[in-house]
Amino acid sequence: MVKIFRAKAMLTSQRKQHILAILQRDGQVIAKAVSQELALSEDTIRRDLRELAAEGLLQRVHGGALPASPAVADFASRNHIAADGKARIGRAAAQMIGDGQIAIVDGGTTAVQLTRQLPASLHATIVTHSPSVAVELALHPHVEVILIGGRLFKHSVVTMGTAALAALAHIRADLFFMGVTGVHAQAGLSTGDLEEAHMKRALMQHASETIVLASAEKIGAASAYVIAPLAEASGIITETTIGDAQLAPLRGAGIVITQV
Amino acid sequence: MVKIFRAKAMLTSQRKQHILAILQRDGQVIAKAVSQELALSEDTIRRDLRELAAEGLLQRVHGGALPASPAVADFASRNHIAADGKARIGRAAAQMIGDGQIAIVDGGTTAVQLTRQLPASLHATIVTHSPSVAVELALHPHVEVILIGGRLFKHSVVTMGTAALAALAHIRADLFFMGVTGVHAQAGLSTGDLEEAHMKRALMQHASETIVLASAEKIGAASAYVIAPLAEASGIITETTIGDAQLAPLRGAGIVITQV
DNA sequence: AGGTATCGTGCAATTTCGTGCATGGTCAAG
DNA sequence: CTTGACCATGCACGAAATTGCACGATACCT
Repeated sequence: MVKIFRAKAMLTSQRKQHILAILQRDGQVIAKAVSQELALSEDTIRRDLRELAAEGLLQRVHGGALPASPAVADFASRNHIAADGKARIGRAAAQMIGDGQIAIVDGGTTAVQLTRQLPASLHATIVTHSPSVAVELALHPHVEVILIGGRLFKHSVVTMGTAALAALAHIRADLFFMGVTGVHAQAGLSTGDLEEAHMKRALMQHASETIVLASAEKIGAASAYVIAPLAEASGIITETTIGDAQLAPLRGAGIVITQV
Repeated sequence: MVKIFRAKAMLTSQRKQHILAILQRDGQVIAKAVSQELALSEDTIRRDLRELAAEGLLQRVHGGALPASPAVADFASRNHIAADGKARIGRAAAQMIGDGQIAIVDGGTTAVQLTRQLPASLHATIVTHSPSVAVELALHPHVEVILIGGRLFKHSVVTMGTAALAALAHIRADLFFMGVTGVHAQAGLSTGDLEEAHMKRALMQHASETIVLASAEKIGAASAYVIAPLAEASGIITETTIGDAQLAPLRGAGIVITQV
């Protein structure tokens, strides 16, 4: 038996993990450097990069790869953002918006994360009843921002009331990214304020699809006021920390559950 | 500001992000400076700038580039300029609002200062078309906030357009605190954007009294678009650094000039 | 008006990319 | 044990991208 002096054989999937680790650590991957480090041809690395890009785990660029997040940030803050669950949810949501689409964005911290991670090159229209979201988006070079006016509900920092409903009447959106405080198989989607529940339901009715943004603690919870049954949403974006046991009751409602 | 640059490979797309980061930080990009910092030819940088400009992410100018949307650099830098004077103006304006009154607050940095200095005990209604003002006021314990919705004009971070005018139709306020970029005896009150001028005029018409908030550099200046003649305002709040020689032409229009 | 800096374009050298194909290894059915 | 399917890998080659340089045109400054 000949002893192998080369580094221990590395399975393909291990190598891909290694590439992702480099990406996490450095914020970049250079195909040539990896091929030298692992003593493999650049072809192999390029193939890996291509496949990882196809899975959406990174963004392929000439010479190597960058994080999938199109967010403009220095490495340090990007790593910090990547660690935060709400930011990951926001990023996943941001990537669902395509050029030319009209999306309604709810209030809340997750929604603000969403706006921060919209690609700078995106040309879309964002409708929101959250002044915080509007202020964030004022920095974006291309998105058109429509602010729903009305009486400000200070607790959530969003506008509500009849004026808001009236302003909404003229709007028909492709997507609605909704924040909730409870996602429960029987109780459905719920929140802690009655008027807020009405407002969210109205927003749902003015969008073709509703995507629920639910960080880990919301899954399986139910709040006082019901917005709508689970089945009326098209998708839920939540965290990977949620076990399948908790998600199982939510399936079967025809909802796409995305974990990030 | 001194950047330690490791001689580490930089992918093309990263370089573009770097350029955008410089733009965000400094409000400008100088092609030559970037080429030296990154040890690349100016040609390469100019090519990048051209491509970024084609994507609409910046505005190409001779020698470098500027933000595509003037909102970015503007709002950030304006926040630091003459903070003292604007804060004093804001405080004086805040003290003019009495319990039970309804006041319209314009956009701009001075207006944000106003909201920060509203007494915590004040019970009043604030109407605004600035999401920044709304976010500030969400922290106030007693003021009712009405947000005028509409299309967001990013440069000033206020809503405008027909939707905003429609929302305004139902409102009758006691006071309107207006920001301007020019206060001139003959040219009157003016600002740098046509639609903004229309919006401000509409706001004036929905308030019994209009108080102009004009920091020192605005006095005696005239911008491209006229909002209204001087006499249609009830008062002006400006700084004590303004000499009487500059104020003299403004008197006689029946306006109360307050210096703080 | 003249000088200087910057710009855009064409071109060549180099690097990187994608694809087709050959090689070697693993695994399971025969 | 053999054979064939399958897969990962490396190599070859043409295509595409990136970069720096040259050159004439243009814009800015004094």
